[in-house]
Amino acid sequence: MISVTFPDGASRQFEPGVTGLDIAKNISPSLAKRSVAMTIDGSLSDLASRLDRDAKIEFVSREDPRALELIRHDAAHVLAEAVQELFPGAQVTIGPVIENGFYYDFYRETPFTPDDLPAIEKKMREIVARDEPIVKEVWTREQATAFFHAKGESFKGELIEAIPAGENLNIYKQGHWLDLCRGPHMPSTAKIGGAFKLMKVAGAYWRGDHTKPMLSRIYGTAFARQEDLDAYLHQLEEAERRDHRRLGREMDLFHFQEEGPGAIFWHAKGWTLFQKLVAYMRRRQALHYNEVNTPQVLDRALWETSGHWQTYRENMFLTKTEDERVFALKPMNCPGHVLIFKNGLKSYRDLPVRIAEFGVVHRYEPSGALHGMMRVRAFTQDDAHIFCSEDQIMDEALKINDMILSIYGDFGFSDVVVKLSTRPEKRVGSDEAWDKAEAALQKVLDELARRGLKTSVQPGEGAFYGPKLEYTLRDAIGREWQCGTTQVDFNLPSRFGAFYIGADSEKKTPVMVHRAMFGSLERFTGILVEHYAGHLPLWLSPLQIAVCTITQEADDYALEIASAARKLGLLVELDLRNEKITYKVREHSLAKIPVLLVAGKKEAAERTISIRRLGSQAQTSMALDEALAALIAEATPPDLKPLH
RNA sequence: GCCGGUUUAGCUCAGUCGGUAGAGCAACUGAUUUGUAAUCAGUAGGUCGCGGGUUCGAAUCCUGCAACCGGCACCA
Repeated sequence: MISVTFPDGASRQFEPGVTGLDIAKNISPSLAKRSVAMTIDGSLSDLASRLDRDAKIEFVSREDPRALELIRHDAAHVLAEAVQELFPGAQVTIGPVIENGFYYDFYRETPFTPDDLPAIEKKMREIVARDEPIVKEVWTREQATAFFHAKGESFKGELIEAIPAGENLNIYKQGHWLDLCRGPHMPSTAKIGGAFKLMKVAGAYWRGDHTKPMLSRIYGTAFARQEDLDAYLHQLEEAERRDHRRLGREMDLFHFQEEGPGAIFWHAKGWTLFQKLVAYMRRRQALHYNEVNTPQVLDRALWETSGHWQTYRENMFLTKTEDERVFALKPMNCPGHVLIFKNGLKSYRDLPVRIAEFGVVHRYEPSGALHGMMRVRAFTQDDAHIFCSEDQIMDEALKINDMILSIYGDFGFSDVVVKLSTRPEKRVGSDEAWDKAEAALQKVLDELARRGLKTSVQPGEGAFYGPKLEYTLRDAIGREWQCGTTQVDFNLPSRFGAFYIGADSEKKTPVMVHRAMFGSLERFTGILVEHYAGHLPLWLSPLQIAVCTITQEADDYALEIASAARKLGLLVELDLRNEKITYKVREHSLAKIPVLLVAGKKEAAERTISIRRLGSQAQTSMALDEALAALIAEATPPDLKPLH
């Protein structure tokens, strides 16, 4: 007999080989009916799994959050079954659960189009209605290979080959259809319920490798309850509403056009916002960094020295002059900064040398990668390079980290993930140097984790010259974007022959720490717009106040307000148009102007002002001087506030 | 770069079977002097993404290219 313990601490004895379903039935028929899976010693498992030894088990109902991945995984299988029923010859590959749903990749001569989705979804609902029992079988490798080979499923065949010898091959059957799958699954297709939806089709490379065939991927999502699905779809709509590309147009910040793919046309308001960010960053780093500026176009020879010509050329904009000399637009600022460091003899006493630049870089990104302001071909980095000794790396990296977090905090970002990317296969430099660099960054990462930050490690994802810490933020629809970064580089300084004189009078090669905090000013602006849903805080808003009159009789007073506010440094628009106040309120609200100051006859007589804030219907009336003082205080950038 | 989709007025979108374009909003003009998210009336606005082709005739059909959108791959 084996002993099975339940969450409440009670335990019961069963014959070895008893299934979860048997146990549930033994407890109560309703429990058996309600359960779609169980956990065995904490890990999710089929209800039909057999127990051979003592274990702690817990039954999982369909409504349990842990069942969500089962619902989605089962939905992926049903999607595959539906596709193969409707489109004979479509080959199955893999169909995992992902963050907001699931997908299944198929191989098919003609890829699926969005028009195919309704029919597939309809078929899926049929399969769910059939309530096909989902049954696991364990096959031998030969059996599985023969089966999928006979069906012409070459991709599955490849997957089977990749499974280590000696491991069981699990086959999950539902009705006449079956798939090789790790599981677990729910007992039958009806458990999926009706709260699912196919979302989109997309191409995806087999095994994520661009040298391999392109598969046709169908994305879907599924939830336990219809209201959860509805809420999710609603959330997607909301995200679309705060998409920076849409808000950028509505707020008149910038535009793109065909002639400059991946290049931003900044409008006056957008550029004001951009410059506010630059000014903010300048103040933040003024004490520790020396700001410089380096050439936009540099000779090919320089890029050969840096290694960019050999490893980065396909991403570079090249230009040839009349006399056949080849130049490149800089894709990075580092070589320029090394040259500034090299210009003049440096002593160990000078270290660390910190050189900063709001450097505009051009990168010829693949056309398919472009994405609004988040991924462009010309962008501005708040870049800096720190030339220091090896034993200064740790200290510098920690300082950078503190500054990045403090800066993100000023913008209300708390959902920051810091990722350590370690040595890639293709790299330069000695293992000892890598050990030191990674250890330093790992130490920083540990410290961050200790402080409660989300951290992770991405093995092999580092730059060829060194490991890096990547600071990522999320956009409106949950996409993660890398912003800040700290990279440790043992390579470039020596390639350029940069050195300093050590305490022993010997020439030493400095270590170079690359760092950016916003990363790309353009991307950061995009993230900000989405983060605030266009409701920029007063200090960032490129147009802070609209002074609106109710009647022309208030024009003089409104003029006085506007000029007083402008004298105080506030960005003010004066709206004296002969329009109804409701019209003006609507228009300025749509333009996302943070503060509306409304003046009518009453205000003019009393020297007060009616204040209406973006996003609120409320109006408050206040003495003019008082209102301006409050607005000035609010419009002060966070780093200039007394308590910063 | 790869797969799929899209491209018609400043914006959002109609446009049937191939017969050389339409709405709402925005803009402009006039009237309205207005109390917190749309006052009324009128006017103007388009080489239908670009280039080829088929046709008596192309926004519509075929074809090449570009940009954009969603993914993949790549990356700040």
